[in-house]
Amino acid sequence: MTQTQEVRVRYAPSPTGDPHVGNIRTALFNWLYARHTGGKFILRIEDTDQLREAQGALSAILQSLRWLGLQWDEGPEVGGPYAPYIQSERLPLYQEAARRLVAQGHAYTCYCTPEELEAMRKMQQQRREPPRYERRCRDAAYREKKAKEGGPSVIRFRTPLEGDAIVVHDLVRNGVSFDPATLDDFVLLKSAGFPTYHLANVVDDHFMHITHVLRAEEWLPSTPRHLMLYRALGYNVPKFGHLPMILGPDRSKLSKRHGATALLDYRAQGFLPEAMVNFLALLGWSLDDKTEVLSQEELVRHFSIERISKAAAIFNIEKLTWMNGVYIRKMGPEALAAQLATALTHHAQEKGITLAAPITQDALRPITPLVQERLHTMQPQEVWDLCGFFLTPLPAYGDAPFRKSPLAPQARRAALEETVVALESLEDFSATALEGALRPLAERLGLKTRDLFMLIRIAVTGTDVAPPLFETMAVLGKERTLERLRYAIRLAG
RNA sequence: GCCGGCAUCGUCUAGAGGCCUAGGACGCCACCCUUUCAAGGUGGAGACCAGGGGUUCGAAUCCCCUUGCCGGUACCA
Repeated sequence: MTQTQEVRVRYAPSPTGDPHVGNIRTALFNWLYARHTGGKFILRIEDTDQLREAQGALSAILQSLRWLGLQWDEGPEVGGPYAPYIQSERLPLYQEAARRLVAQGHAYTCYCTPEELEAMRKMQQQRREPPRYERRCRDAAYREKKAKEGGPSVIRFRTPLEGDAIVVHDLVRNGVSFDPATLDDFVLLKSAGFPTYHLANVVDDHFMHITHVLRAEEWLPSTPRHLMLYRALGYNVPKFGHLPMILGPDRSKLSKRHGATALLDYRAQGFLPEAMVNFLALLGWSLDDKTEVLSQEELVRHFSIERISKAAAIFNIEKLTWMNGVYIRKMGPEALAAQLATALTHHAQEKGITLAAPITQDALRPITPLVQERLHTMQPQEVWDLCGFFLTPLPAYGDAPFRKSPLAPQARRAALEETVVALESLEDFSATALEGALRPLAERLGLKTRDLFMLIRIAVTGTDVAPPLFETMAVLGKERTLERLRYAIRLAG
């Protein structure tokens, strides 16, 4: 091995759909390791399965990474010294490697058809044998006979029938050994000339000088095959680290069945990328026994393979939601106002809501301090529920919300009328001035402050859950506040 | 079935032989703050460290077995 060579890691998704959170967590760990070590983070697209390829998947992958701020140093759209970074554009490389393996006796051509293989497997299952390729074409005579018949063929690796255990020196779980006798003659090159994952991944990691392969645990069982390939091809072997899986709430491998698992769905649900990164980093990695909130810079500084855990983790959306709230509370007023503007505009348009004025960042700035610690996500509905009444001409309410008031209808009307009188004469409409006027009013009316304030809150906001009353009224302004109070009086009868 | 991995509160985790009558966080429950809701503060419930054998003066931590869960077993990645 060379002395301290630069770390080169890669994230190698296949474009079969929107990357889910487990997948992206793998990308994040690779990125963190690259940044931590000052190495390179490479993005490679493994599109060797023509059947499973999904429209728009590549763009979803790029978007997911960009949203989280995981910039790749080499890969699609940025290029790099080992381009192209899309496997379907590197076919000759794999074909050449396969040819070489055949020439050197490490691989052979197989003419068995999918139907034959299927039949074989059925038989094996009936005989309660492990299903695997029976190596018919490994026999030269049989193979040559089949070759004369023509038809499509694949190239299979000639796995040694016996030999010493193959041990994977895994960075997160130490030595894992496999008996080569349990391995079959797996396919390297498919009949259409495309490589399988096994071949492509080894060839590319070699040519792209990948030093560390950090991938999901589901790959651990096929690592011995890769090791054999490295050996047969005469390549240097990178270090391997198999990351714990992320499971759905039912403890099975994360899939579409588990609801929102695509990373970009979380964006749509109002989660912040900073929170997502922090949360994902803690799924399978920890700094110590206390620290939960870490910025991206801190994660980069502290990340280490040694502290990756071995056990699979369940994605816990409740904790994510809490963490998202933490990050919302950390935002500056400008950033928050901008986020609110986006969410609110989206919601108003979607629902066709009539606005009192256009939604602008400027207009939203005064209300940010009122809602910042009350938001858990930037989900449009949630944001609207909290600030919508600031933006509409009148809150959309009828009689219903007033039932939340403990006061009788008569008393409600009287109290609202008194409130209007008290506020009409108020010059200074600041929160403190309002409080100064309304507390004495409650006393004068013989009402509990909470009951009077609740009544006013409902009249002004249309709901019994809202930001602090006086601040809310101050932001709304005298005119709009009085308008709503008068409207409520009219409603009351 | 076979191969492999994993195993600490419901969940994410700390713990690398004595500091553990097992710590933190989310969630949950109470109380405080309080004009509602949050946020914040305080406290609480919650893990016989999967079970059983060893090793050791001493084990959540090391070894073995069992069990459970997960993954792999494709011309999918």
